[in-house]
Amino acid sequence: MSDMNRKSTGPHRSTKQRAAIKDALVAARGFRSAQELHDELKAEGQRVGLTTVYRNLQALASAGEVDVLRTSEGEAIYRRCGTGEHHHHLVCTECGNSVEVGSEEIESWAKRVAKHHGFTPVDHTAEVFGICSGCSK
Amino acid sequence: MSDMNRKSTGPHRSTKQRAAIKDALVAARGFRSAQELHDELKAEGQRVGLTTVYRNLQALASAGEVDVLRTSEGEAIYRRCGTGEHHHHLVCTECGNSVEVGSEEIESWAKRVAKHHGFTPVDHTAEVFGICSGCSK
DNA sequence: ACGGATTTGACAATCGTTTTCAATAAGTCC
DNA sequence: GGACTTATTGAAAACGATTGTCAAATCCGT
Ligand SMILES: [Zn+2]
Ligand SMILES: [Zn+2]
Ligand SMILES: [Zn+2]
Ligand SMILES: [Zn+2]
Repeated sequence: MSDMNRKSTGPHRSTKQRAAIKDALVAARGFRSAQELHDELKAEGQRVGLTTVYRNLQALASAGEVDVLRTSEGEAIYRRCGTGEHHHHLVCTECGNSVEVGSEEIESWAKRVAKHHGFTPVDHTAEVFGICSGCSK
Repeated sequence: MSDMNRKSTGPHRSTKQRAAIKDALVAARGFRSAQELHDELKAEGQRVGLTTVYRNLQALASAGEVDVLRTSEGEAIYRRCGTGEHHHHLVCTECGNSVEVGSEEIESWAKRVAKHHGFTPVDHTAEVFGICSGCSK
């Protein structure tokens, strides 16, 4: 009952819904919006409320278990990545499939640019969007 | 050549509202959301409808006269940049001030990453967020 | 199984943005 | 200038994604 936790005050109980959401994200193997994930769960016979999908994706994201991006329309898309380490993505705009790309080149570029202009670096984005070989044929 | 095409679909009449919006963006010297710009116009005594601000920012953006980014919350922010050529940004998350950073390094990285995985490159994002020297005091 | 705290989910509310459509005003012709 | 045509404006309604509400369901330690 003490809260000597760190920044990530993760969930305390394990529920079927949370497991289903995690599984669906893993099976997706790419970026999905909350609504897409909800649709896929429904199609799969799982009954999980849309609100619950949003809440859990949120929790997973702030726990660092999933990555979040924004589409050019501003919609949040989530992905369960293979590594918890910082990385960037190559994303297919057609099917959401993506590749994780670590890049020391980008990291040093971001730091260099910030310092060169007297900024304290906080964050950076660097994602490549394209059409994957499967979708382009 | 592609720049000529973009401008052909531009607005046909010049209005006080459009001029006021452009001026406000220039004066801002950084990224602003549609609502922030609307507030600044109002504070300045200009009466421009919020809808008109949205519409003109949209038009300016698709004409290539302003750049658009998304905040981590998904809100669209706009900036009148000094150049029409492709570039990226270093943005202060406190005040919106930003620096344009051209980077052949990023361009080649994006192309290389896409090709290496069989993707047809479509677009890419690469922005650095931080606190500018003025805001970090 | 009991009981209390956590989690769920249907619904309402919110937020940024777009659409609608009647009123306004820019550009043109006289 | 004045009449005319039509792009543009703007208040309000509609919209889609996301968040808040809160009673009911569920998990879990005892
Ligand atoms: Zn694809
Ligand atoms: Zn990085
Ligand atoms: Zn600043
Ligand atoms: Zn670039």
